[in-house]
Amino acid sequence: MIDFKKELNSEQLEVVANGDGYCLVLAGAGSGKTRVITYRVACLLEKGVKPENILLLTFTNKAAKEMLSRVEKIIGKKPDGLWGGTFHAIANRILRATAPLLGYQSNFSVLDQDDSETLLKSCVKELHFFDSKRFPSAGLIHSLYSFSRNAQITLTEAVDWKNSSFSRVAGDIEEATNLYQKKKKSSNVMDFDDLLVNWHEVLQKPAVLKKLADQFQYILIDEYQDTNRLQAAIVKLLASVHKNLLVVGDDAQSIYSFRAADINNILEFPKEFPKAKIFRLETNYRSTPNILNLANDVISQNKKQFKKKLKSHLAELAHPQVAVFDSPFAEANFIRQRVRELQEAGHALRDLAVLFRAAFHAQILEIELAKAGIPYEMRGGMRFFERAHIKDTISILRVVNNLKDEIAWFRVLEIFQGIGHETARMIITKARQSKDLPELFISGIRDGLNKNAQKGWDDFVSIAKILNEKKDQSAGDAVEGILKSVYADYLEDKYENAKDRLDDIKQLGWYAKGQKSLNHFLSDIALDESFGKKNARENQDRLVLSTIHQAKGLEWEAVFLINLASGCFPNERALGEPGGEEEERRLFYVGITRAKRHLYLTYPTTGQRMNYNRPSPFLEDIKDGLIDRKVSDGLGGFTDELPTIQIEEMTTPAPKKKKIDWRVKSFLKDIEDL
DNA sequence: CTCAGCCTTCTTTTT
DNA sequence: GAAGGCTGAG
Repeated sequence: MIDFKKELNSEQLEVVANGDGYCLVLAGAGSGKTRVITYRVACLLEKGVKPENILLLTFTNKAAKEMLSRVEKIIGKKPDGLWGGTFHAIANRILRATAPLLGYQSNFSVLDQDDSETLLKSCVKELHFFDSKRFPSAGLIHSLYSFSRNAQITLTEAVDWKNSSFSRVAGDIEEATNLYQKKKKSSNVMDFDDLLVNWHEVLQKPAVLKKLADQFQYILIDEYQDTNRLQAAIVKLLASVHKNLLVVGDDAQSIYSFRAADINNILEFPKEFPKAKIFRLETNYRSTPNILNLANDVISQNKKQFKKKLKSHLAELAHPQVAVFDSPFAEANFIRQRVRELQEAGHALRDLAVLFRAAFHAQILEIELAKAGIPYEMRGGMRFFERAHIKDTISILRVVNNLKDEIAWFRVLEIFQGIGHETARMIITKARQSKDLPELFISGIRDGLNKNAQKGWDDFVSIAKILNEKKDQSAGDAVEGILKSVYADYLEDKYENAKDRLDDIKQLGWYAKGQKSLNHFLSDIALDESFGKKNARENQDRLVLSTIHQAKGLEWEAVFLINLASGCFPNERALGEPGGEEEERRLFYVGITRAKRHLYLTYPTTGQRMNYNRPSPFLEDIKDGLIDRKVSDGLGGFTDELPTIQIEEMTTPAPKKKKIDWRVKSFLKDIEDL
């Protein structure tokens, strides 16, 4: 028996005990949101609800794993059979069984954003739209199209809404996306959006809807403020039979509108479901009153929100600090010093975090930390699966897994000597007509190639043959096959850091070993970025550097919010979006509420661009509050005066060569010129 | 048709 | 830094 009364406060207990029917749980930052969901699940299981009748949808894979392991802890055994995961992961799982109803094969590949853009680009090219000047880039088209599908609006509406300067060519853009749709279907691939769109689509089939809506007696959704219209529509259908839908979220933390998250889902939940019960979790267990007051000041500037007041459970402690520096180096230097001090005061590095608006903001700090020998872990920015060699490896596997996958084919073939776009096109046409790889190998295709291309083709065949044999045994063996193939030689020839790259592939192979099948492995990695961080690594004592987006849901004893300069935060481009300012402010709010005891707000007065010489307007907004509360300033107050901290000469080079962002690079150059 | 060499551009955030 | 575009040689 679980003693719910002992484990939960009265607000939380209310939800766990009475969370049936349509429920909206407004959970402020640090109010025990995860606790409520996991105990609710445990409560259902204890009442005898079967795990397979529970659907738990989360925003990230990490959150899903976390929730499931916490449920396991509470009930004392693995909740086997429980449907827990991200919308995309659950969609993938359902579509593997149902996609044939929509004309796909169940071994469809999943395209990541990069692949999608490549394919879309080829569509725009094919239609010669690039010939006219001022046509949006493939990346922009992709984001507009993606937005329109997730927000359930037309493409034209999306263009008018987000980039009205391209309204004139909206028809052409639409034509390109139509071709894109066609190509994906014939390649038997889905992009991220297709997973959701097709999930919704397949629910239009009465038999499928009945089966799934019957199955999921209880549906729980985490981070509801970050769901989009399409996801809300899917959930509504799924809950239509048992009508047990519990959504948890905090409108103040809605920070994903750029990918069509719609804050109205949560704001209008009571309208959508008039019988819904509304619960509020307003006791904050995370932060000191000072930090919380600051957070409340920030968010009170926003208009579009549920009014709520977070109350801190903790005693008064250190005040948040604001510190100004005359350069990013001084800022980095300060952080290094404070990190050392906090360490000496007994904090583990892993309990401290530095957060920023964009990944490249952290680069100067990275150099500083490397110099000082402070271990850190970088989250956000360059992603594992975007690295060229990882994409190559995965593409080879994708070809082996799904012969129709044109995008992967092009990527693979053009690696090899003597094979360019045209030759590749020819080979792919042939491949798509073949039943399987062996049939392609003996099809006499080699004879049609010139001498140079034959060599490349032979290299490809030598790899593909091995993989094709190994794919049914183990995805791990297949990846290791690549390590021993001519692809390894190719990497050695092409890159100085070939060893690092081979290590990356090794790591991929290590992960692949735990997977059921190649098909499973491929969809898993397309949907889950987090695997790159091994568990072992997470337990190590490292300072965390993270984008604020990636920090959502996490907490640290001390948090540094850096680069709070005008033009950097709020991000200039984001301000151009509708509702951008409020969203950026929510992002600031998320950053602040990650801190438990210590909070440092810092900014430099010089930066990559010369107009970054003012504090963030968000700081200006709360300036009075800061002064009223006697916010101690680390150095010389919250003023525009330059601090007295000295800039250390950067004489010792960083131990490991870091890739430096071009913007940082050009900034460093500017400094040198002075 | 392929490819090397040189040029520009690009990252705000992520499933 | 890397990927894409452009140009001219083979």
